[in-house]
Amino acid sequence: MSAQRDATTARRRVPNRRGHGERLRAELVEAASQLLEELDSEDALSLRAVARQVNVAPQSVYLHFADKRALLSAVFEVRFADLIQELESAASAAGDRPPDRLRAICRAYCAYALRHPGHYRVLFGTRGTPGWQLEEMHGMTALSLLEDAVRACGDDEQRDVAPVTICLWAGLHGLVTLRRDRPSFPWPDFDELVDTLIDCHAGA
Amino acid sequence: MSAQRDATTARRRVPNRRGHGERLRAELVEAASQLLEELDSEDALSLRAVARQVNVAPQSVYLHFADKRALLSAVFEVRFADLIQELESAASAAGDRPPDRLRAICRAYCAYALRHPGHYRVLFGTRGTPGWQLEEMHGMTALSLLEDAVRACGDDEQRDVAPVTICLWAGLHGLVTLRRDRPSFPWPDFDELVDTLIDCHAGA
DNA sequence: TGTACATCAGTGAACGCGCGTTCACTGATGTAC
DNA sequence: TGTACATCAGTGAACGCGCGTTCACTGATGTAC
Repeated sequence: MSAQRDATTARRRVPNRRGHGERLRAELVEAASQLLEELDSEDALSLRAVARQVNVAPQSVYLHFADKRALLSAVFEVRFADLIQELESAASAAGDRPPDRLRAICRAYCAYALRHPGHYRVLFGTRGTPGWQLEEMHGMTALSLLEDAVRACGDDEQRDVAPVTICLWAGLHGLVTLRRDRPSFPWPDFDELVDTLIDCHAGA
Repeated sequence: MSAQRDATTARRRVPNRRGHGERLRAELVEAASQLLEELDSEDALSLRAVARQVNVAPQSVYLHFADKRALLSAVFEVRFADLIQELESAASAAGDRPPDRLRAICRAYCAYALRHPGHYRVLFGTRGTPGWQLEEMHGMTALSLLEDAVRACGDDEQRDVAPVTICLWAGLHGLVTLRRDRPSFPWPDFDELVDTLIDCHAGA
């Protein structure tokens, strides 16, 4: 059984109803997401593999995306929305104590990254495309969520927490990417590492 | 002028002298390194491009490397040795005060990563190959250098600095990779970020 | 000193593959009259 | 109610490309006798 689309077994797809062509778009984005989870690298994703996954001819991708990069942008958009939503709901579920809130955000961030390593790679792992302002906007949203939580943990509402927030973000990013890419390193318990990191950046 | 090897202009390579075939091996590793610096991703490196760079037939790569992965391993080896050497010489140039030593190591680490983003990607940026114990050995060397420096900054020689060292490493890794991959983020001064990071992990 | 042979450092030619992308086409569904 | 037409959601067939890898070969250099 080949991974290729096999014309003798894979029957032709039943077209979407008139007026519902957009459904294919969503299917393509989900298929690309799924493949990116399995694939180890963004480069390894091929447009033809995505089409195969959806049981559609390769050219059909061009009905909805100008090229491969546009498809990846769409994945980026959708998955970043997921991440931010998870961070926000973790934050609001954590109650009012600032340290709890910060910890909840950090843990949710790591949980997302470890649960969806391929998606996380799309979000933060690749050279940003010049001209994509998108990623900055989303990135800023996530970062200011973190920044507010860090500020709330300190005494001084006015102090500049930007550098320490960036360092904390970098720490989280470093932990999850190294954990993903160096699985045979003798990792201690991950939650404790995250706690250590938080303690380092926002007191105890 | 094509990037391809052009038989009409690129004259045939003069073979190495008998007994000096190993020279090609070193040339291939250097060519691969150089291409990796230009290329944005490890996947994008092709064995044929490496051969072209050295002005050799593609098959000649197989005289020295079993396959593409073996070539990348060799690059990994050589470049990791570079990094460790730079860290060690930075440490010994820093004098005896532990905080100076720690700062010197961290700065040298970042300097290497920012100066050689492509090499750094090979060292720490990709899923480690199962069975490569190599990378762990090198990684441990670098990490224990850092760990000793962190320990020396504290009062208690016996305390377990492993978690905080890993967090510091992750922070450095996160800073340099995000800095590389998100160049349009409004980055503050990088050295100050590194200082902030060190202060967070090893007191002031 | 000459010559047969072995070895070394490569090359020539080709293989099959999956890729991104283009162009012209199809067949079902809805709409105007 | 019937029919011509437009639109929509795709497909068929093909393009040229660079890739990793294999096999048989070459031509210069050294070595044994």
